[in-house]
Amino acid sequence: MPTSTRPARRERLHTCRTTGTDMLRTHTCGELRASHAGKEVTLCGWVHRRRELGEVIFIDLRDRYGITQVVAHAKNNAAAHAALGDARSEWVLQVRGTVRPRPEGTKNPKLSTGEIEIVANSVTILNQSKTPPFYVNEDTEIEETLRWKYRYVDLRRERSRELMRLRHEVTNFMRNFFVERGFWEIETTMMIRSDPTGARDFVVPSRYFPGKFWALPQSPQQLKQILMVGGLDKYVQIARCFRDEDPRADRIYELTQLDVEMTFAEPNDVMEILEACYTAVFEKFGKKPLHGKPWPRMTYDDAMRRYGSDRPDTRFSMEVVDLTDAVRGTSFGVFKEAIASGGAVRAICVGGKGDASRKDVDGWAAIAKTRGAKGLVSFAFAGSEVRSPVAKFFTADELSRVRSASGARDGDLVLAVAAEYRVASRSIGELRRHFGEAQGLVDGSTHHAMWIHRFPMFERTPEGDWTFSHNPFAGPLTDEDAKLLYSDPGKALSSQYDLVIDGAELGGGSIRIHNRAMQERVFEILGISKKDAAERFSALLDALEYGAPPEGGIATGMDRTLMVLAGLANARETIAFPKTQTGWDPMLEAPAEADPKLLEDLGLRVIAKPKD
RNA sequence: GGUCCCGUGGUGCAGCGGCCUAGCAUACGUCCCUGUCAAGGACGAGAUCGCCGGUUCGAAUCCGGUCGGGACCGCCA
Repeated sequence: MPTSTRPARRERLHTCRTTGTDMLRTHTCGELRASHAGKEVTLCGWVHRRRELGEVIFIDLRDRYGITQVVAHAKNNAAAHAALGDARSEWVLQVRGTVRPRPEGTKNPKLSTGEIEIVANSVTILNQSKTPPFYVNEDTEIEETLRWKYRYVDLRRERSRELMRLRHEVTNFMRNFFVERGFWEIETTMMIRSDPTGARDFVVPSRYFPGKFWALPQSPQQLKQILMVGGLDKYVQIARCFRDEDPRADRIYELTQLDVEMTFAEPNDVMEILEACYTAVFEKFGKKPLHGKPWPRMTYDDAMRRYGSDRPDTRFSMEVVDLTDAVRGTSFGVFKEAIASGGAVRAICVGGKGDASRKDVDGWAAIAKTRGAKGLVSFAFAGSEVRSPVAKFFTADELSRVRSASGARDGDLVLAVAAEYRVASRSIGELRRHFGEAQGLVDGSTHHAMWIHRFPMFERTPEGDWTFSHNPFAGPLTDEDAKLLYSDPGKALSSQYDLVIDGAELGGGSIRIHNRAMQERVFEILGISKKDAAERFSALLDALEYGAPPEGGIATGMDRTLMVLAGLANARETIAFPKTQTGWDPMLEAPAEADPKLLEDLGLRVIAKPKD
């Protein structure tokens, strides 16, 4: 047939379906086996691949459940053969046909349906598709903006589909886990009063109250506490939270929390139930075993001392060492001054890096500086030699103490930061994290889960004010700590506990303050006056006066949990409709300007011109 | 607000002052092909190298700016 007289492929009609009442499919593309041989079936799906050999055409038909091979021979069924010949990648087909065991030698062990194929009797093209913007049938890296713009195509890819499946299954498992243990899932309101304590709020203008705004919750924290005051005893929610802060690889605007709250609970009650839940989740859905059961509990002090972090990655050792005593008498000005003002010299020993160049050390110094270090000092040990830019300020005795305190062997490099204890520790901790990756020290064969507890209730800001280390509602750990709120708040320990897996902070919680006077005292320490507190937290503070029970809970980040479970480098892939790092949604092209009439109703006028 | 990295046919990469009339793979189109399964074969179409400006005899390549993306700092109770 001359091509010029044939209608274009797109215009040719096979059996073109519009609407109907009969069943569209009898089976999915993942379920047919040799035992179905001889059955008349109808499948629907997308054209995954097409192999045209002339008189015979094979099509891999794909849906969420799997892939099934469809075959048509020109001699046996010209219409079906022609339809399959016209079909292209991602066209949507309905195939009616007979299940047939594949001829010997043509079975495909790579497919769960590889024992059989469908001999097409009739093929209906349910819809056509433009050539997709990227591959659906290959797992290649595609620029994210393009994936998000065409997310409906991207979601058909195995990688994306399996992540959606994982998210669904984990979420569902967690929900059931708590529901089975007597927790009620209660939805909390999404339009609340703005509370400028934490992150920047996303804000929703009110039409009935022009000039006033709701805020989207950064978390249901106050609401879940109020639910406990309401006597509902045990609450769970897979809760959406909104934070208008600059996104990062592990931070998105809309995060999802597993949010749990329990009445009459001690820290141990919360930790035990969460540990049980996460252990089950990681054993059921993780790719690697969990190391250490029950989970180790490490104090915040130990975490800072040994790992220079409140979320230590214990999958490798290289622990932080303290050189303060070893160099206490040094004439090296930077160290001397740091120690004199109550600071510390903190260090790590990097194996085999004794030959590091000045440039290497400068690069590591830059990493240390991101955590507040002013500089980084190196000591390279080789035989009896010590190579260091500052060697002349140290006596042989001091240098040998540095070596023994750090456990350096021949060819090792000791990197040290002198500063206020926490700054020095965090700087070295960040370097430790870097070397763990860079030197391949991380044991990637297991997950390391742990609890960090015994946090201080307050930390000093650089300005010298107090800020809370968890949230302003976390109660003191013991009665002693409660007393310290009035005498020496800096020494008070919090009931807070953090859940850390593989060096990622997946969540945290505490036992809440359930007494108005104590809550107000905490606000006072934080520099929030009674009047301000009464205005900003009126509901919660009032509730504390109406029989608020002791209670506590925890919230964990679902997105980060999924990242760790699936071994992902960023959280965007774990959600169905991600945005870019600047918060732009390439699919919906949002945010966008609002209708001027709507703005008028809301009593709003746009002052800043949007960027073009 | 800041630092760093990246923008080359639809997609993923290479090229990093003249050998570029921009290369490779794949996708796409037409044709051939009766057992393929990442089918195979033949032919073909498709990119002013994100954008603007500068340096140079000459710029995809160097410089500045800008836009977009990513990683990070600030920020994230």
